[in-house]
Amino acid sequence: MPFTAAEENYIKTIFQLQLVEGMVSTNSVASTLETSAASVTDMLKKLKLKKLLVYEKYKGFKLNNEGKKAALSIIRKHRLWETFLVNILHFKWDEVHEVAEQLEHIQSNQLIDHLDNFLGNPQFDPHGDPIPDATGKMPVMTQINLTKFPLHIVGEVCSVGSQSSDMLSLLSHKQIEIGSTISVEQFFAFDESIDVKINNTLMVNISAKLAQHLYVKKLNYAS
Amino acid sequence: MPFTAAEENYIKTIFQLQLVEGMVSTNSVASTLETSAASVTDMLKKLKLKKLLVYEKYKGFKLNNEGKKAALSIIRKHRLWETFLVNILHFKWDEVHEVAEQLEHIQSNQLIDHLDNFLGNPQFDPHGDPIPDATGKMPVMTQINLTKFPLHIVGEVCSVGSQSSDMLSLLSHKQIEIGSTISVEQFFAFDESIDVKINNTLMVNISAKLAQHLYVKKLNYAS
DNA sequence: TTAAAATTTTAGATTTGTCTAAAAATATTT
DNA sequence: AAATATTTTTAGACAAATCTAAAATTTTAA
Repeated sequence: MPFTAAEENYIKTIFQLQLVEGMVSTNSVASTLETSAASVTDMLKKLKLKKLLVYEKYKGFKLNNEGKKAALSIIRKHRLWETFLVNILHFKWDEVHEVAEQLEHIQSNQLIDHLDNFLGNPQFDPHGDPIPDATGKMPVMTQINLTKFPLHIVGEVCSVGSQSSDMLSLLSHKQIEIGSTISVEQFFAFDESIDVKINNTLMVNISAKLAQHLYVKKLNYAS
Repeated sequence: MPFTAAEENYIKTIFQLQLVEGMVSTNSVASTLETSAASVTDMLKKLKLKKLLVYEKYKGFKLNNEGKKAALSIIRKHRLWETFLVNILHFKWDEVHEVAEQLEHIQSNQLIDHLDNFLGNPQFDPHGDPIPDATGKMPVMTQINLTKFPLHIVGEVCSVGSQSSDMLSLLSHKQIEIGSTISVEQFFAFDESIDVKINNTLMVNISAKLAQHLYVKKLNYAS
């Protein structure tokens, strides 16, 4: 059962809306996709016919398991392509969305599996968002080591991997504490140190050793 | 002026037909695209309106310069994607066509330019067909050194780069002469020797040095 | 050179995805 | 709780790309 590009766009949008809202409304989909409410209603009928969602007139709707499975497969494709565009073709991370929106509709499991392998089965895309695997499982982004945190993404310091007073005093000297927001701005290959921005203002340098002991979780979702 | 996927498929098909026929007929396009003659007529009107072809009712048609430019851009995309699929994602060369048919319709010059660079600005695709550059210029495949000839493609030996009797006696020992058909079947990295098939039957091994002196041109086109 | 055959075009219908305008249902407010 | 506002759905239309069947044109051949 392949889907059209239009169907896939609706499926993906509904999935993302129901993550935060639970139940989804016609208008919210319409404004996200920048289309009319009437068009959304039309598409809902088709998707209901294909047994992808639970929907009753005037009552709101949400994807069922089949629909969620489809959505995860599309999101997988989108995020793998974004990873390809940034890591391999050296697009800037804010230039990839439009192209990935097209690439995600290419129909070929073989293509996606090969791409996944070529990229080294990445767990997170360049925006820091988790990439579902072929079975639809998403790695939960609880916390991730600062050394593996994507560039220019704002996260929150959520744990420190050691309680040594030497380390804690260094942290306070750099004005870093649990709950601080942090983003990695630059990586220096020579000594593997990184420049990070704390609380959106202060720029400090962090050694590789310190970074290895800081765990961060992503804050605001994008893409 | 972006084209729809359907328009692009017609443009590409007409281009390839007019290369051999000069003038193109409705039926030839219909059978190539496995559609009805009526559909072709409909599309011809649209393409004429967009000033891509010279067409008068019942008289046959062909792409004008604008149309050829469009066709070359599509062929460029198709062949670059095929190169990517085979060289980078390790598809077999006979598995790529269907996927490349989809990928060629992705709209992004930036994407194609980056892909071209990433692949090292290849001149020929895995089938041995020439890849147009960004301005639409195609390298003419006159003859190409055997060491650069694509795998599993049948070519014709068209010149030998030396007249030394040592070399010519070696060639006749291996039953290779001007006009023999030849295809490269395997490359051995250790000594850079290659196994080739001569006249579709005899398999012989050729040293790197000998291969460097053999020039071959591709025989039968495939896409 | 006219009759038959083949090709091409037109006419009218269908599917997909979209739209606007109006009607129906639900929600909000006084 | 009635009036008003908002949301959602329906009705009818349109553009793109396709189809079949019939008409128009060109080609072939008797």
